[in-house]
Amino acid sequence: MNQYDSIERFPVALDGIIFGFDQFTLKLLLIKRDFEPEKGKWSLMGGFLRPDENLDEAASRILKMLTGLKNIYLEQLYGFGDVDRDPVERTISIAYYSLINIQNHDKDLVKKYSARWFPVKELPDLIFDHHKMVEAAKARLRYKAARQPVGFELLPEKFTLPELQQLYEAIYETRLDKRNFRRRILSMGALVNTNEKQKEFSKKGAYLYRFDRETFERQYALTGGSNQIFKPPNK
Amino acid sequence: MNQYDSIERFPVALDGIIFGFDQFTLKLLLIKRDFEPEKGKWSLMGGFLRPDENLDEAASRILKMLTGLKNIYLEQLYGFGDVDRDPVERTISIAYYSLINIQNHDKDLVKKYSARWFPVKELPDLIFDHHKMVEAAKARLRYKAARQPVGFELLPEKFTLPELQQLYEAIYETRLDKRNFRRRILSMGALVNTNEKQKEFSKKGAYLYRFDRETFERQYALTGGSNQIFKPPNK
DNA sequence: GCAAAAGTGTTACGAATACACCCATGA
DNA sequence: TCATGGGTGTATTCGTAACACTTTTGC
Repeated sequence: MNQYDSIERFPVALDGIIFGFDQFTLKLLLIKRDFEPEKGKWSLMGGFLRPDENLDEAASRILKMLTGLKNIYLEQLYGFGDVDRDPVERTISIAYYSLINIQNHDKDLVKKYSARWFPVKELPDLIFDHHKMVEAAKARLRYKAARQPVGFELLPEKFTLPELQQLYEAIYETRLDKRNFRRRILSMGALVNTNEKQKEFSKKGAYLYRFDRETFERQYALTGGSNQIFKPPNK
Repeated sequence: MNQYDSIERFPVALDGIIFGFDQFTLKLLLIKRDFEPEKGKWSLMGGFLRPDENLDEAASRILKMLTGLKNIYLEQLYGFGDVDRDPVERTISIAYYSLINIQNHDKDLVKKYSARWFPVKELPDLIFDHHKMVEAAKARLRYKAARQPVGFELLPEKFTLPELQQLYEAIYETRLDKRNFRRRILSMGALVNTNEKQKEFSKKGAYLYRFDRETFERQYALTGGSNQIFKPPNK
């Protein structure tokens, strides 16, 4: 033993808020628990910390279990630890949120875990304090999306400006002016028109763009992050 | 036992980044450890979570141990949990930062813990990952101070505008234009001139102001927090 | 009377907003 | 030919930044 002898130890969980976007709607991936406690109810994907992994690694492992995806955007949100948050045993949970391209995930795994994508505006009841976690994640995403180009994590590599606008409208739950949006987002100088057209959603077709991270870094990394790449409306 | 039988448990620590401001300088309260590990080195004040208290309560208890203060501004920062962050045993630490009025704290307790106030710009080496915690706290404070009136937590109830400006200059590590600063901060409408003068620092004397939280809430609570009360310069 | 800090207004610039019409195409 | 969604430009407003002199008073 050691000099921490007399202190208490707790299970440490990681819970993941997994965002996806499918052309029109911002969604969360939730699992239907087929284990106790709260079997049959909906919850975030989670798991327990192992002794040999850092927190980020554990969150990443758990995310991969459900989606099959590695190296995806993942950020720690907040630590939840109310005494009675888990009825089985006092547990500390560190919530992480992640942004994935909804087309890339492994549908078999989703089936295996009885998981389902829910629109963020139509979530079912969730176990424990998972609703608080979701609210925190939505707020953080709004914050992040204004300052860093995280929105592109949620889109396919090639996307149209109307799609991108839809995504921002979903994140901020508001309508945006088409012209102003395009001007602002293009003024970053980091969106490259591929000159291909996406014609699934309109007769005229919309240009597909690509986010050029290198250009972005060159222009914005230097400014220390004080620039906002997108300014959400004040309501 | 229960169905969490097979999982690992960890000590959960709370570490506190304690900010104070003494007229000219933004400071942190650090303790000199008289216990292992790293005895004799400087560290943040910390302690271990107990089974019967929430995370916020534990952070608050630990802060009170060192300062004697209750009901002070305290906010969770981030969870640190690298495998080897604590050489004694794998420990998860949730960092909290707090803002206190440096005049109100209990100097005897500070002596008892061999604690000392250090200017944030001249910190000693710190144990473990405490430097990372401090950096995160400084960043969060800059974020918060732009959006919520947290600066006043660091000042006495009555303060002068030059003092307030000093504080913002310390937080953002920059010089500010006197006229623009006054206009912006007064435009909140939440600072009340007490018509008393503080003459310690100048012959002319500066008016003492009071922050009127109620007025502030009435004006800003409604806006959903989208307003910035202070916009730090882009450099 | 002078040094030292407190207090005060105006102008110039840039960013955000509001707003309406033409274009390309498939059906 | 018409319905549908994609694409474009300008004028106005508002907020931010830059900037210099007067006031008070203790020494």
